[in-house]
Amino acid sequence: MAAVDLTTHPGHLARRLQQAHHLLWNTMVSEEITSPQFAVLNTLVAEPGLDQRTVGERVGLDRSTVAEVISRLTRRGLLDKVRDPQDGRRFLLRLTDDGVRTHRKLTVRTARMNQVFLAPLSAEEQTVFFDLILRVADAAEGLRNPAEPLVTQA
Amino acid sequence: MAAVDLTTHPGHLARRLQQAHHLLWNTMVSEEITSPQFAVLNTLVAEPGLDQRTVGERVGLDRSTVAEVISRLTRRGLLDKVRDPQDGRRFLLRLTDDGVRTHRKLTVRTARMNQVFLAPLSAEEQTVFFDLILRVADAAEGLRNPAEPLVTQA
DNA sequence: GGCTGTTAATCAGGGCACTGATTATTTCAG
DNA sequence: CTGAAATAATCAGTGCCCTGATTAACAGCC
Repeated sequence: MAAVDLTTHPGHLARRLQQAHHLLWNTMVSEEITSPQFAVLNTLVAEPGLDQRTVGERVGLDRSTVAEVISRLTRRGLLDKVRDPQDGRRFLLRLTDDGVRTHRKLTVRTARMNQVFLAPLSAEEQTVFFDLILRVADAAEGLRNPAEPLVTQA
Repeated sequence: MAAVDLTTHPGHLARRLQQAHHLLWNTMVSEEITSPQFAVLNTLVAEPGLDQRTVGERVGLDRSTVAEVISRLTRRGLLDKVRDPQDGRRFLLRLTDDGVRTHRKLTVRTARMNQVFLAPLSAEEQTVFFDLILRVADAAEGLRNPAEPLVTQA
C-alpha cells in the first residue's frame, strides 16, 4: 500500500529518456550503428591512435563494453586495431576510410535527430537541461573515485 | 576533423546519467534487486493482479524485457504468476509476502539514494530537472504512436 | 460451427552494461 | 637481474533492452 511515484525517481526518468532516445535514433539516424558506437567513432575522429581503455574513458564505457563495441566496429571494417610497438599490451585504434565516411554521414543525421528530440524545450530550457543532467552525472561519478588521498595510509 | 561535442547530445547524457544512477543504486540500494525490478514490484504493490503486458506499460518496459524481469522476480520468490481463469492468455501477477517486505525495505533505501543523487541540485532545480526530462521523454514516446485515442484531460 | 483478426506471452537474435577473474606485458623496487 | 605490483585487454557470468517471428487463446462475423 506504500507505492511510490516513479516520476520523481531520477533513475527511472533516466531510463525512460534513454529509451525514448533509442527509439528516435533507430528511426532517424541508423539501424546499424548505435549511439555508443557513434560515440567511439567520434572520439577517434578527434584523437586517432588512442588505445581501448582511453576511448572508454572518453565516452564513458567500461573496459568490457568498450571491447565489445570496438570488436563490432572492427568486424564491420570501420576501425583498425594495431598492436602498439611501444607497449605490447595496448592496441592503437584508428578509423578506416569507411569509418570516416560513416561518421560524417551520421553526424548530419544525429544533429537532425537532436533537434527533433529537444523540440519540446525552448533554447534556454535546452541549456538548463544539459547543465542539470551533466551536474548530476558528474557528481555521481565523482563519488566513485573519492578524492584520492595524497598521503596514503592504507 | 569534424568531431562533435557529445555533452550537447541528449542521448549521450541520458546514457551517462543512467550509468551514474546504476552505480549509486548498486552501492546504496541493492546488489540483488535492480531498479527496473523495483519498478515492477512497486507497480504491483499499487495494483495487484495486473497482467504482464500492463505492468510493462506502467513502468516503460517492452514485452520481452518485462518477461525476463518477471521471470527473475518469480524465481526469487518475490512474485506469483497465476493463469487468469477469465482469459487463458494472461497471467495475473501478485507479490508474495517476501516481495512486499523487499519492496518496503528498498523504498526506504531508494529515497535515501535519490537524495544523494540529486544533492547537487537545489529544490527548484530538481523540479525543473524532472519536468524537462519528462517532457522530452513523453514527446519522443508520442512520436511512436502518432494518433492515439487521447484522453484529453478529464 | 468455422474464419479471421487481435491479443498475451514466448522465443530467437543482437547489442549495451556491469563485476570479478585471468592473461600478457610493462614497470619498478631491491 | 629478478620478483612483485601495475596495467591493457580478454573472458565468464548476469541483467537490461529492442525487434521480428511464433504460439496459444480469445472475439466477432458469416
